[in-house]
Amino acid sequence: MPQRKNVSNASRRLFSVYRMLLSEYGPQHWWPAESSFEVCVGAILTQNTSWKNVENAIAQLKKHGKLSCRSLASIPLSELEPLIRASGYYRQKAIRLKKFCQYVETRYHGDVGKLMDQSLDSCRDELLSLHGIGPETADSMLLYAGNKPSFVIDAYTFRFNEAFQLFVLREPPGRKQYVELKHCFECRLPRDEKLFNEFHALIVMWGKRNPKRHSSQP
DNA sequence: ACCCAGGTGGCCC
DNA sequence: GGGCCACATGGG
Repeated sequence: MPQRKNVSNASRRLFSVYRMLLSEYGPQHWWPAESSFEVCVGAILTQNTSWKNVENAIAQLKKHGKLSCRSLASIPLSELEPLIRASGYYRQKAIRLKKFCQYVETRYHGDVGKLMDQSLDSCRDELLSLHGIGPETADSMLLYAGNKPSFVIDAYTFRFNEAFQLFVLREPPGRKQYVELKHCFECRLPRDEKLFNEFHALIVMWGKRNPKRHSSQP
């Protein structure tokens, strides 16, 4: 019963926290990319990696004229790896990125928009079936490349949830906790991709402005 | 010299 | 089905 009250308070507080972030930071206009395809590339490269490093990697791809689905679908791994080296885990990510592009190239003629041209659930299942695309990467692609209302849960979202004491999670850290927190957000907000987009972008902005301290400060 | 970053899949029990 | 672990660079 106290649990239920917490959840209720949290849902009521959700909007007010959102409005607070919005007035504090202003609209974010996410994702920082020039195309939906570039969003997908960034989503894969930023796995457990700071965005700054990903920017370098994407800049390298652009500089060498390789930032297209067709190029990346056929580029040799030995050529791709050094280009994305700055993003870390570059051997794994080279494989993941290339496989993703090969898939989109052969199945959708390199058009991410076509992949996204079906129901949210279908897209999500399809993305999750690809090697190296887990829940967060899939949700980022759905929301920011496909304009679909799929709330993105990432390290910032978990930290944000704790800092503002929004939802008490029962599941232990892991895949199930991801699903749990995602459900918390999605079922208490209108299913609006613009809102999901802006809210998560603001959470990331908040996360960057409030970095985790490792021994001092609350 | 640490610790951390917009995760994921492969093992092992 | 859960608990570890490798993966790797760049910045504080």
